[in-house]
Amino acid sequence: MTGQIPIHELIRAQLEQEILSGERPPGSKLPNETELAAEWRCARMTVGRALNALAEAGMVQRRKRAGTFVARRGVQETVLEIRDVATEVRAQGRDYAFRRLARRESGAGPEQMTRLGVAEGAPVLLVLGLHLADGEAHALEERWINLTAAPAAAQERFEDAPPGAWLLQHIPWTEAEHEIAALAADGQTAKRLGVPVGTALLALERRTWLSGQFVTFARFLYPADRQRFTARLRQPGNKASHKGA
Amino acid sequence: MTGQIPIHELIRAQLEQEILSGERPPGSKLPNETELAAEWRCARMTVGRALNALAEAGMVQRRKRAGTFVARRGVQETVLEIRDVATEVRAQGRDYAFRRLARRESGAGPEQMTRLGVAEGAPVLLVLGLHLADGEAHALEERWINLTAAPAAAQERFEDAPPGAWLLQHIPWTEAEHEIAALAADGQTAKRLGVPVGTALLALERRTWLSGQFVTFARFLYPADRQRFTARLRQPGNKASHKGA
DNA sequence: CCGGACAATATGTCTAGACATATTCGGCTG
DNA sequence: CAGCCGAATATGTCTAGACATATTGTCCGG
Repeated sequence: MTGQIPIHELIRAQLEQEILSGERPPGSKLPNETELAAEWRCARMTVGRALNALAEAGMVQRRKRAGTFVARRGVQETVLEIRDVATEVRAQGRDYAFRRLARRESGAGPEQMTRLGVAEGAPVLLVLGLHLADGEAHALEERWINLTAAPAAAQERFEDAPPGAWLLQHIPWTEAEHEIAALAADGQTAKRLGVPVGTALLALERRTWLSGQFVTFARFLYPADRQRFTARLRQPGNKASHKGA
Repeated sequence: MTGQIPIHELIRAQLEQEILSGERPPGSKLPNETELAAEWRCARMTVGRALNALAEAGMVQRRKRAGTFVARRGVQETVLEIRDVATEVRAQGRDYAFRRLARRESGAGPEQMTRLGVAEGAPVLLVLGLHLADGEAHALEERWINLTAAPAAAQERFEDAPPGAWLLQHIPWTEAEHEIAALAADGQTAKRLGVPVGTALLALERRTWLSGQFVTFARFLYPADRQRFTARLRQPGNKASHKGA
């Protein structure tokens, strides 16, 4: 009798549309749970569930005693999907390969101290490698690994498998941060990527921590025409399904 | 007696830690709701709520009849906060200003047809403007507006207020898409931004729709050293609060 | 006129049941 | 042995109530 789509979902969708259509303008107060429950002839908890979903999605704001209000449009948040370089390349139907250019273990110098946030002299591993698509340079990777946090990495050679994949498999992490920027290729970088000096590059930097301890820093450099990042953004509220494969 | 933090939250946190610590490895099966409810001496619904929260966060996967399983680490999703240029500049403690460079109404040509997804000849408005920080060029904006979706925009001059802010106030949207790329400045662009030709630029493109109908396209060009995008990423599970101001 | 105490109110959480539904497992049959 | 079918199982949803808790509006006194 209820139909196959749940009541709390119906309520949510209905209110969502009323909000998006402007029928319920930002700042306006929604009926309280008891009233809505009476309207929909369902339990208060069912209404509460719908309203909580809207609140989680940022469409409404709930305050005890005060009520539930349509939220004012806030800061935009987008979901950016950042995939493995290998995955990215293969998704384009091209052949993927990795070639290590350099590998060096050392104690952290002053530059690493600030960039990586490790103590001076802490053992770090630097791996420089090239990601190839169909045999051509696709991206240059500069990878720093904190050997204190990931001692097992010292045993790895990373000759034809990128360190990123290995780390993902072996070292857990709890926090990460990404930065995207553009820069011009310097001499050495240009040579390695096989592009003219000064070419615009897209840089993706990633820092990863395990409960506060720095694990790894990676910088990927893509020639401008070989990579872009796309982010799909939905008006807060259109939750829909997001079960990723 | 219950303490001030809710039971479903306690259960969620406990399971989350067991998963993060590796005590419950990816692929392993969690006890079913009834068992967990008995363990915690609470109602099944309370356990269900905790498990649903974990599922929403992507830490576990739930299948009827089969049970609840610890998820394998999937595609990484990051939350990228894309703010208004004005907000961005002011956040750096600098003065913000906008200067319109050009404004042109016309029918969509073939290029706009593909790039904007509108019919040929549809009325569109192009606004070209410069975002200034402390009087210096900070970003160049190229803005296309579909006048069919936003007819009121035809009345606006956009002389010293950017179209983005106006659109946000006046035209609702339901879907948006972002793309980030790097490119080299061509002659005209370089001149407008006051940088040498060939300078690496960070490009942010945004397309916005209102229930399927194209509303606006914007392309922001930032000289490489003036802008970067940062995205903080959390291991699925650490939900915490995300009430943005 | 201002500030504090108090009561009213709306949400937050929880329970103990019930029925619905998808999926898997196992056994039966051809 | 393959394929189908039914039963068992775990989750999904819902109800009608209860008590907790935060916040707000009001009233009253200084």
